[in-house]
Amino acid sequence: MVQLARHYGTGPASLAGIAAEEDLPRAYLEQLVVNLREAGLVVSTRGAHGGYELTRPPAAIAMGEVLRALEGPIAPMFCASDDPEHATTCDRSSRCTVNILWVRVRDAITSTLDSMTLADLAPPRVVALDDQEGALIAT
Amino acid sequence: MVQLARHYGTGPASLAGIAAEEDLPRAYLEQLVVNLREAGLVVSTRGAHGGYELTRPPAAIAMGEVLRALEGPIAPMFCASDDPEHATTCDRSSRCTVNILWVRVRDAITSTLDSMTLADLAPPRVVALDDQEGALIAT
DNA sequence: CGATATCCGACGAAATCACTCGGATATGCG
DNA sequence: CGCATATCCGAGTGATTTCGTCGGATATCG
Repeated sequence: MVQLARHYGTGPASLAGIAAEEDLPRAYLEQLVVNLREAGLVVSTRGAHGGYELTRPPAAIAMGEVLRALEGPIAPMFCASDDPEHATTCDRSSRCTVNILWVRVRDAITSTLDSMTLADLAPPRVVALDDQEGALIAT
Repeated sequence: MVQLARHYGTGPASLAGIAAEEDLPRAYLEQLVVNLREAGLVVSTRGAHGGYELTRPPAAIAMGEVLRALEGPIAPMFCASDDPEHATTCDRSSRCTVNILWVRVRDAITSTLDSMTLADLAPPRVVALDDQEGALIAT
C-alpha cells in the first residue's frame, strides 16, 4: 500500500513492479490485494499496462482501514472485537473481569491506527515535480 | 492472576482450586505459572496446603508485567519489540517506512497495559468482611 | 507413612501465517 | 488477429505458534 501511495496519480501500478520494489513474491501480493479491492481501497485495471490504484488520496486512507481490510477486524482477543458482527461473547463473560482490559487495549490500537494515514508512511517523495511547496511534510 | 489477586492476603492458593474456579486444566496453569514465578510475580510454597501467592499487593502489579511474563516482550511486529534484546532489526529496515507505525501502536498498547493493575481487574470483592467502606469501587 | 502440592520436561493436536501453483480471463499494441 | 502483459480465482503446502496433555520426581503437612 505504501508503494501504491508512492505511485498515486501516475496511473496503475502492476504487482510485478511492486513485487520487485519490495521484494515480495508476486503471487502473494495478488492474494492480499483481493481483500483491498473488496474493501474498496484499490481499483484494478486489467490487461497490459494495467495494475492497481488507490481509490482515494493517501492522506485520506487511514492505516486502520488498510489493516482491517488485510487482517480482518481488530481484536486483541476474540471477545473484544472491533466489528460487532464478530464479537463472540465468550461463555465466560459472566465471571470474566478481564474483558475491559482488552477493550481498552483495542481502543488504544484502533485510535493510533486510525490517526495515521498512508501519507504519513509514504516516502517523503523527495525531489518531486515542483519544489516550492516542498516542505509541507517535514520528516 | 485475577484469582490470585482475589485470594491475596489469605495464604497460598492451590492451582487445583484456581483450576476449578476458572475451569481451566490444572496442568496448563502449572505451565503458565512457571513464567510468573521466574518473573518474580508469584512465590510458591510446596507441600500440602501449599500453593501460590502474589509477591506484591494487586494494586502494585501492572497488567503489562503480567503479560510480559506470560507472553514475552510486547511487540505487534518483530521489528518493534518492547525488549531491546529481542528487537531484531529487519533486513528491510532501510526502505521500510512502516516501522514507526508499529512503534506507536506498541507504545499505545504498553501504556494502557501499564496503566491498569491487577486490582483494577480483581473482582469488587462484594460482601467482604466489613460492609461500611463497600462502595469504593462501584461497578 | 501418605495425602496434597509444586516442579519439570517432553509430547501432540489444531489453528494461523506466509506463500505457492496452475490456469482462466481481460486488455493494449503491432 | 495474435501475443505479451496483467489481473483474477481457488485450492494446497510448510513452518510456527498456541493451547493443552502426560508421566513422574520432589517437597511438606498431619
